[in-house]
Amino acid sequence: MKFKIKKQRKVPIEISIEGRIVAFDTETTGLRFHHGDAPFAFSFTDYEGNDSYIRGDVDPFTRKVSLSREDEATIVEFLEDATITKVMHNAKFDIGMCEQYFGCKVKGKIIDTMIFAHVWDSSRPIGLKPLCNRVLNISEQDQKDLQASVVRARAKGKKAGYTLSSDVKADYHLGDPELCKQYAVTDTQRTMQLFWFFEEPYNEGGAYKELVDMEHKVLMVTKRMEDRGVGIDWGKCIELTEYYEDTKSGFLDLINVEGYGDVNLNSPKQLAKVFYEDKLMPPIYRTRKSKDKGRAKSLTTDSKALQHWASLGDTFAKCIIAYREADHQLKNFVSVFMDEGKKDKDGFFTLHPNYRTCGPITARLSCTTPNLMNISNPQTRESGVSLRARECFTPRGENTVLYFTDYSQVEVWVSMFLSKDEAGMKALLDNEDMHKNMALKLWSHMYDFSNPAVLKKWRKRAKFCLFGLIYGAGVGSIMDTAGCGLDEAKKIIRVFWDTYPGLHTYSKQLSEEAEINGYVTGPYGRRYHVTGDDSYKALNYMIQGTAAEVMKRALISIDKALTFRKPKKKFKKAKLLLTIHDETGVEADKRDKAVPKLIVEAMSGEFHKMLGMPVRLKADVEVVTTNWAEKEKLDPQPVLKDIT
DNA sequence: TACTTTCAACTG
DNA sequence: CGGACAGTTGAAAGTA
Repeated sequence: MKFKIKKQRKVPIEISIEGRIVAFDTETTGLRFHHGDAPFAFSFTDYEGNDSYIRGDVDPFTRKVSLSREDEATIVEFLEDATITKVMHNAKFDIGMCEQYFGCKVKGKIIDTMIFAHVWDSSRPIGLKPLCNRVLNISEQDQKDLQASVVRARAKGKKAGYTLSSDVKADYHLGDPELCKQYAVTDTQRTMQLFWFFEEPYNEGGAYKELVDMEHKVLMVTKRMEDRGVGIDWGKCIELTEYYEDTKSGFLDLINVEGYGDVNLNSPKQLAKVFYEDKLMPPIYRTRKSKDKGRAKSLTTDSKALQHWASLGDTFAKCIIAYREADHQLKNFVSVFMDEGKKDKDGFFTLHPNYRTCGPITARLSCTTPNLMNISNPQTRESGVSLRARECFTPRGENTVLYFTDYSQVEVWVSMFLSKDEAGMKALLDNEDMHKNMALKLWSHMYDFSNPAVLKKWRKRAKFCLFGLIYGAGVGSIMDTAGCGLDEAKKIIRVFWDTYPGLHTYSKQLSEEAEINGYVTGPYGRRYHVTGDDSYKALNYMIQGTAAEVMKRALISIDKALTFRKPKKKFKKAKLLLTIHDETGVEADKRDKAVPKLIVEAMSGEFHKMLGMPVRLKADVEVVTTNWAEKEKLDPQPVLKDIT
């Protein structure tokens, strides 16, 4: 082994009791380790600051990596040494790369400095270079030097017929080897220095340590979900591809007939010209979000505007809506599934998404390649039966089902109990339909609510208004969601705050607190940083963030319950597969009847105690036997003993 | 050419 | 002064 520690640094660190602590990083030929990209350089920095570096060769035509047998053995020995604590920045990436390439299992304690940084302050950049530049004042020059050299090498390589990536960062193997080494080793130096930087607050214990530890558990839970992947029905993907291609070409023909064959339907600019300049439609503006605050309001050609024009009899608008819908399902979902998926060890076509645990500032999870969290959900829509992407998701195996379990109104429960709003808490505990009641209060004198369809529509608007107010909406957006004028919107806001005065007071308190401190602190001790003029966001951060804390702990708990449980021999082990903010997905043998209850037990947990609730959070189970679009309520639902 | 911004789509 | 929150992705258009 090349790693030596000359003398132990004063180590009051609780993280490593024995063995060594080594920062580790890889340079790779790309980001997609499921699809052939591989690590070609490996750097190490030990706790004393001693560096090591190993580099293999990359064939510039095939992009295949080759390592000497000794080097490979050294690296695998390091990775599999359970006594070595491995410190990484974005650990899931490097572990995934190595496990895929070497076919080994990384052992030993994993420490991710990205987690330390994100828990410290989720509102600031946590990429290794900018982070170290900020907190450790380390220059980013090494990366600039390497990148400049890579750009030059790429220009030459293009002529030579090399296989290039569209991303300069994925072609680091082409750059000057000395610069690459310098860069790689500096990265593990950075990582180790970050570790030194954060170990003090960590060792002080308290909420920071608890959160960092919890996040490391979530990291490994998400890694296991990613490794398992979710099953995709290839035949269904083919079917939907044909379906959407047909839809697209059908509407393109119609558009040709209408005389707009030359317009690029993906270009908002060209569409704006057609509708506002040629057809002289009255202006419809984009709803401005706070991000766009400084910008001038702009004309929109989004589906809502098109819908309006379609309702006035505009055929072109009607066609664009249908075309875009089909195009979106194809481009963003179906074809992504086909490109990203691969056969798993049992021969099932499977998607392996990438969960980010250090993404959203509210400390929710996010998801990429593909983003499982924004796949169309026809069940929540009034129309839109053609949004069929979920049909591609399917249980793997004959006796297999998927359980989707979602919290019932977590954000509302969290809002009312964090704010201690008397009316809200009572309504929830009495199991009242608060959105319906609000709809009656606001609009029953205007509409016939004995008609269920009418009631449903306005109940939904009331619900949207409540969420709007939690998110900090102003009169303008309330006008949009309620579809009313200024005075009516003002009245709605007044009625809401009169109904939930505790929530209103709480929101104002949080905003003040945010303005004074620059952050607010959630019940699990996490700080949500709120900058200057954005103090109205504090309430939302608190609620969204607290719901996320609950879900992360629930995921750990489900994973643990399923991992350590021994099902009967004929059943394969139930496994946690995915999560979508307030929802979890588990794959299990349908004959294994105990699974739903385990999930619900884990999700209901004892979170209510932390949130000041007298009863547990409620979660409902749905079951999928065919595909995700055909979820059905599980009957009967598991029953839990109430704990107080 | 390569990188960034804008817009539109979808989710909770 | 008054703001709908948090995301990911792809295509077009703008900029260096």
